[in-house]
Amino acid sequence: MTSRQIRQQFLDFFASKGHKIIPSAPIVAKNDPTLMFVNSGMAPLKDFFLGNQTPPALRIADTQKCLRVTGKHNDLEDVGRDGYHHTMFEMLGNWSFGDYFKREAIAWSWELLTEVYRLPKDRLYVTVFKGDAAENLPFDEEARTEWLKYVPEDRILPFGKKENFWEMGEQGPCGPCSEIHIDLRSDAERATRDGRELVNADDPNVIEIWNNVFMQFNRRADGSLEELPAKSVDTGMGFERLCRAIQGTPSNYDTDLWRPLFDFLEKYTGIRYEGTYPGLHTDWKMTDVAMRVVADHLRAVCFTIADGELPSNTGAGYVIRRILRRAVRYYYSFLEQKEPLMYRMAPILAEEFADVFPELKAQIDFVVRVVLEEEKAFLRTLESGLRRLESLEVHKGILDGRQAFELYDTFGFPIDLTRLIAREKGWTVDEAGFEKALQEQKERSRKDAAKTVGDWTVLRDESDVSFVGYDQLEVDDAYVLKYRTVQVKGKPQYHVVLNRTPFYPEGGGQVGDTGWLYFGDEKIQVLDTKKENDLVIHYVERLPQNIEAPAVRAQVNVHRRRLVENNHSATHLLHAALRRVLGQHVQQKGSYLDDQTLRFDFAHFQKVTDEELAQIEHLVNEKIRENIALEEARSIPLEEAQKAGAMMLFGEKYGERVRMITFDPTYSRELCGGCHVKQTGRIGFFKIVSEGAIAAGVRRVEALTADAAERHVAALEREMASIRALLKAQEPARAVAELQEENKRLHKEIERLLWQQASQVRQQLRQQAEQRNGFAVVTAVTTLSDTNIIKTLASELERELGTAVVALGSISGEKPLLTLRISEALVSKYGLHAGNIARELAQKYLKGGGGGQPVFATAGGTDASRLLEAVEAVKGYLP
RNA sequence: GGGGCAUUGGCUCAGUUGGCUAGAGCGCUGCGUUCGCAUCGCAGAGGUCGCGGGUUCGAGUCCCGCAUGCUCCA
Repeated sequence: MTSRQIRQQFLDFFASKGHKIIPSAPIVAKNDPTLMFVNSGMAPLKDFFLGNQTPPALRIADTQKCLRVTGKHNDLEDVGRDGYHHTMFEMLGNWSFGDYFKREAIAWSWELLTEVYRLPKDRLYVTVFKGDAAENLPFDEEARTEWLKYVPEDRILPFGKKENFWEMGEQGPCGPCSEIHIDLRSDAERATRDGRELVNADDPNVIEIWNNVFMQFNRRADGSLEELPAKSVDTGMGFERLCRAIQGTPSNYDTDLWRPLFDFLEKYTGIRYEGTYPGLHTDWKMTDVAMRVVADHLRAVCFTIADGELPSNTGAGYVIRRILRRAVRYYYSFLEQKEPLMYRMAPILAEEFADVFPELKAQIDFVVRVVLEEEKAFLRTLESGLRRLESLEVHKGILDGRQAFELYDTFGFPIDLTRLIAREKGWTVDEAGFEKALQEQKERSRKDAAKTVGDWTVLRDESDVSFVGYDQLEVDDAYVLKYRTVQVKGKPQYHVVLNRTPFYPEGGGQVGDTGWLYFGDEKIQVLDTKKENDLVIHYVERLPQNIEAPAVRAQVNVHRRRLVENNHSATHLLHAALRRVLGQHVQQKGSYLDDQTLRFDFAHFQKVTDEELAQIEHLVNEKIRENIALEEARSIPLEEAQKAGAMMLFGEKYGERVRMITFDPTYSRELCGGCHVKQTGRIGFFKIVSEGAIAAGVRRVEALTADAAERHVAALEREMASIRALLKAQEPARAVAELQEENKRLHKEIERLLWQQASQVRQQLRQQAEQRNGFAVVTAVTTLSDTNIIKTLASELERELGTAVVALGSISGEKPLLTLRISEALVSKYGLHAGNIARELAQKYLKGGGGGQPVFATAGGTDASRLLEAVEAVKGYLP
């Protein structure tokens, strides 16, 4: 059975049991501050369990893209070393929201595994929750009873809270779970040891494949548990493991899911993949580990980029960069590949997953480009790190830990490569010193990030929060549901949640609203509005006295909101214009808009030319002048919007019902939750102010609308007018070019004259030279002022006179300058030192200081009155 | 969000504790060598040392701020 069939059968099976099949949510977690990436099938459905949103159906099932880089048994550094850990993986899941419970969940999981997939029953074990006295939780008798219908008693194993009780967080839904484990050992091994002993014992061949969570309790803030009225089921089955179990391969990596990637690697590198593992095979190959790392990380990187998260130096983007770089490190060190490689593999992956996750194939050119650039950048970093490492001074064969850390921390050179090279050179690395520096760095960051989130004070326990800001900018009958204080760097922030609000929370690139809340006579400023798990949070300047006021008036800053709307609608018009002018490959990669400006990032591979920009700007302005009326479909089924041709974004999670914003059905139609003008005419005027690159394959356009655009143009005109006035020219550009030319010519002319003057002075001084003890001495105060010329003059004189001492005084501005040159021969013969002489003279006569080399020195000061004396005094130092 | 590092001709980089006339290689221009090209030789152009303050007699070099890039950590 192929992996495609296995996946499809899962979905078909649950569809036949009345489940609605939903597409995978994007792998990048948005809207959830506690999570960067979706790490389980359940994560995108959290709001349904918390009651913040209604699920599209009571029974749903899907395969979800997941990414795990940290966790108790899954450190990024371990991936590739064994056969069952991955960064990116698929999780199959079926859910019941207050619908079926243990009986059906258990029956169906057994049916699917044994009858559809035909896994041997005698290799399956199940676990149930054995209860916990301290928590006052009973043995999960119900699950055991259900299992007894299919599984003999001795294969139903009880486990405690750690393995078999699941909680979403410190509060909220939780409950016992029941896992299905499979014993994949050979018959011979099975004969020697009972599989029951190996369940939950970290044996690579006796593994959990399916977890069924039965949510039946709610954990309250005080830690107590209450029985939920509507009980739910949440299940998750690791797809890669399931494929391994069904296909009977020695590890996940030997299934057909990975074969095409290994085929490519074998062909490209000429190294055979042998499927060995450290710890399992005595003759294991590092090349095998490296190939698994590359193949695994490729999947993580490609799918995440396709979902809109680009490699960067911060946040989720940084995690992606780290994963990609780990892969590069492995192929660079162990597969002997010194050129970009993974970008060639991305299309293979896209083809493999074209039917399940089409978003990758749809954007493959873009993904390839980004991966290539990122690989190139890191290979450059490696090269320069190597050079730096080569030039380090190493004492007693121990590479200083701080130096190793500096290479890593400042120059991004991986510590394991440092170790590898150190070993080749016969050095050891001071690991303790490295570790200490790393811990210090972590401590610094943690300390900074420290913010204490106070508990919510709940005034009314209602979960129904409504946003009315599309239609109203003011409500006068709201009340506070809850509030809290958050300490950020010692400064308090106050958060307030209302039952109804006209305030738009930051999202979809649009800034949050500001405005005011009136608690009776008390007026509180709203500084910002943000969303957390579908909860609208008002950031206020302070908490009111009367926070329990029954009727709070909430008023959005209307003027600001209107400007934001202008920019948001203009962004839609711009998006459509870009696609018309540049082509359909233009995909939104991000946007930001507030009351001042708008920014729009999109996939495009070349610079947008000035002509194209002009065309785009013109098209948008044309649409503004057409004064198109907004068509808003506030809640229509997703399929209907798709049929209508609405633009959807990759990496965006859409619900069952969506909001569709149209400005002329033949021009712009997007799914969007933001705020818009009623007529495009309101935008007034659209002006692009900049275009540039922000990442590989991503361009950014910044533009202004309405008053801001007008002000911008007016400022440009004023500036132009003043330039024209100054130049008194019709063609300022040409006039400036001519001026620059002229200026350059004059500069050269002045320099030429100065040198001419200097050369006259030189001839004069040469004649004035005194002879003593077989060398020439020149002492003089000149009227030259350019220090460079004087320095040159001194050295030329010295050269012309053969063996000589040249001491020149000059005045630059108000300040005296002494330049002293002594021939090398005199320096070595008499031990003269120009620097020391200059310093002493400057201190004595000039109220200053000086210094330099034995043969050449300069000195200066603040008092020029005794300059001549100083120059003459040089003679006192000479033999 | 918090650290570290970097920013010097078109490109890649040197520039010791502040003081030799800001350099090197590649590239560019011209001339020569050559039937021509590559090569080689000679000559030359090209730099507000990221920006703004400060310390100093003197700052590419030290201090502060800003910008941009790289990098590590959260």
